[in-house]
Amino acid sequence: MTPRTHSLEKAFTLLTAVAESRGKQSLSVLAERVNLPLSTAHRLVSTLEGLGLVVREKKGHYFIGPVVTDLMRNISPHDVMARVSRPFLRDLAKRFRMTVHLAVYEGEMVTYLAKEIGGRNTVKTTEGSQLEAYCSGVGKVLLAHLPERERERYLSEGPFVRLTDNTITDPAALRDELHRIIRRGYAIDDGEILETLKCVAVPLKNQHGRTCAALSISGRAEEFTQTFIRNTVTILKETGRDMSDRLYPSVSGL
Amino acid sequence: MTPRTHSLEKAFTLLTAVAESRGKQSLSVLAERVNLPLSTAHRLVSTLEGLGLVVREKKGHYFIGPVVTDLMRNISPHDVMARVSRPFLRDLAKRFRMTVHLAVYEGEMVTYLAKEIGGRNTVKTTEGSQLEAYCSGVGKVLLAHLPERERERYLSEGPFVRLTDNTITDPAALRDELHRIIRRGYAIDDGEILETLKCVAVPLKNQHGRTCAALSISGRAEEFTQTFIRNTVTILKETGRDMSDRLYPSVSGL
DNA sequence: GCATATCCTCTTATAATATGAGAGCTTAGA
DNA sequence: TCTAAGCTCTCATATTATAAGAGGATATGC
Repeated sequence: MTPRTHSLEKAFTLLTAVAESRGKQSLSVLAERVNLPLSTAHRLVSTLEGLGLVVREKKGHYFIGPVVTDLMRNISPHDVMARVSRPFLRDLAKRFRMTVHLAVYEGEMVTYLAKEIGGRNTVKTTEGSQLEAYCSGVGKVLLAHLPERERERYLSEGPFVRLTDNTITDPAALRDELHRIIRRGYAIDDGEILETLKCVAVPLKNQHGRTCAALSISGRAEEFTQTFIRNTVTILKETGRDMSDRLYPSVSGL
Repeated sequence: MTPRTHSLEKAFTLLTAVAESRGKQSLSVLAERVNLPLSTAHRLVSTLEGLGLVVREKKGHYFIGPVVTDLMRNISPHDVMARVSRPFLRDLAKRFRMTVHLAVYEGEMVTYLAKEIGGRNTVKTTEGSQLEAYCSGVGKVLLAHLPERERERYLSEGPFVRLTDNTITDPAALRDELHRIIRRGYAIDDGEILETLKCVAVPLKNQHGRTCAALSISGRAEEFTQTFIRNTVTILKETGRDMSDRLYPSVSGL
């Protein structure tokens, strides 16, 4: 195994602490929080400050520096996510001979970041496009894991247009469905967009355990038996975990 | 002088290179670009990857990881900038007994991040508020340093409402004014908002030398003699440099 | 299908470098 | 003036990063 540069890890931990403190904690406090001797912490913040990753307002008030924002200049986190996820999606698509999607929630809509077609192309989504959230597997997963306040706002805004007999159009019913999704840990699109199309979707978590994306497999309705769903959910979750580990290593590592 | 943690500096340089490469360069190339032996670079990216600061799409394709975005969660870069700048503004305000502003360009408007009142409060700006760009000192500085394409778009869109006899309302005249501002390195608001109010403004640069904010001093028109302006510009520029050094240390340091 | 190149990973001896205890400084406030 | 909080510095020590080079994996070309 490749050895790690420990000072770098310490510095990052400290940087995270600085970010979280938002100017409210002195170096001594920060040092204690991340279990570093004060003098070490001091050396590290000085270095970070020299790099512009940390700025000091005045004694006892540290902030993440503007240089951090700058690192992201010209970079689309969505694009990065899509690229890194692609091989995982491709695997799933090939294995199930079905269509796999990766999506995020943005502005009350679902944005599809990546799509891999394993069998017939039954779904007419395109990468980068946005669709309503209330009627798809990924959409419902993402809604379910929204902070309560935002979820309720979504529910109160509607309207939820009926696309098939199975579409959930009643806010209360949708709320129940979302709760069920949280409990079960996955969502089913039971032909809610098209009678002939079903799908199962699971959440992807970031390092804080917050849902940041959703992963789904869609196929012809008749293939979605109970056993199929059970197996698929297991595999999806596994893959989801692998993807999270790749994108947000702190979840499991160290 | 506090000693620096060199491995951290190397790692940051490498991280910057990764960010700039946007997935287009292999580790060997990146290592060369930042003058690191391949094996060292390898150890460092592995560590960075373990922290989620770098993700690998596949061999030879590295990206900044989503964790970087996450560091900025709940943090307003503007707020940080304002806080760090405050002491500098306060100094200037006290020294000149005039009003000092820090502002950025955003969505074709100028956002005032910080205001410090040294003498009489002659200007009715408030922190966080937005104003038109074409008629103020900071506004013109920021417009002048826009990329040409954006600047031309601004000029073509108008309208530039006349507020006083001195307001520049003709796009061509405004274009000339902006060129002059680039040449001179500072802007004058020659009573373009209020007859009785003048101001001088200078740009603030980030580590890449790009103008990212503007700093101004405003006062009663009769105080703005040629000599006063000359002196003020010198001092403003000096302060601006100090502020940049604080916010973007790479400008001068290392 | 083989050859070649590219890119990455690992091992290891060596020395550089980070480490952290503690002492001392600076500043703000009482 | 005194106190305390917060920061900075020094320095002996050994941990730790270092980088050359060899080897492995994967892609590219013929």
